[in-house]
Amino acid sequence: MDIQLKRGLLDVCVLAAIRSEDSYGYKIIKDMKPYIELSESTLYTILKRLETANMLTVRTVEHGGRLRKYYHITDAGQKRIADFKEEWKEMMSIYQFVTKEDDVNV
Amino acid sequence: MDIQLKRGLLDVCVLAAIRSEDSYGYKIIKDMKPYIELSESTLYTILKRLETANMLTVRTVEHGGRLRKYYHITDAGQKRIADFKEEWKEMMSIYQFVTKEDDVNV
DNA sequence: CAGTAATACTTCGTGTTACGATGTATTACA
DNA sequence: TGTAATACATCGTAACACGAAGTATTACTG
Repeated sequence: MDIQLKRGLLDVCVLAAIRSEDSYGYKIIKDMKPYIELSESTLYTILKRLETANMLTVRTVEHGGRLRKYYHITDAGQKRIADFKEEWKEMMSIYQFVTKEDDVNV
Repeated sequence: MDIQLKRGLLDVCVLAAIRSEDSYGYKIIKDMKPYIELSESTLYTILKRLETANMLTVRTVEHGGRLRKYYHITDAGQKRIADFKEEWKEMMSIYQFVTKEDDVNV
């Protein structure tokens, strides 16, 4: 899949992955895999970006001797998803523009 | 509208704008405006990129004392649009993932 | 006729971003 | 003992959109 095309979806996808339940890096990648594949370096960049934007909070938990960072979505993060739904309507209209056939004067 | 979100659409939108009829820079911007707004610098960058990718050809025409560059879509350009339609299906599945409610065990 | 808007294309610099490469450290399994 | 899986982190890079600024002509407007 075209990198450019999925760019706008990544942030919102990560938020969606932690929406119903707090999650951590490795699990987020696994959960998203069927829909979008992204590398670890990309994910951690995104998580840091979303944290800076106050769309999620982080909590470090020890799990089997290893540290895990659990990410929790905030209200701002929920709002981001809601806003995305609105933006998607614009996306649909653009899609129509791109795919409409030449039926100018049928 | 989020810049990232429209990134993947821009190239294909420009191709769509010249699909039915050869067009030139200023006109392309005007035609796209109701759907997507983009600056001149962005458009000319895209046009050059699409030309390098052999998705369009250029022809310079004098028009009222001024030079105009008319852009013509190639077969590769047409194919790009067709491929986009396929990619859109993936986009839709990602959209589903993002917007699906928590109806795990309704 | 001077001034301004519109048309039309070009170049430069910058900030954002996705990602490959690489590294560290632990647990689990063969 | 070695390798895979888990888990997170950092660095450098290339692609990209865009604002700013520039050049040059035509069209209009007071």
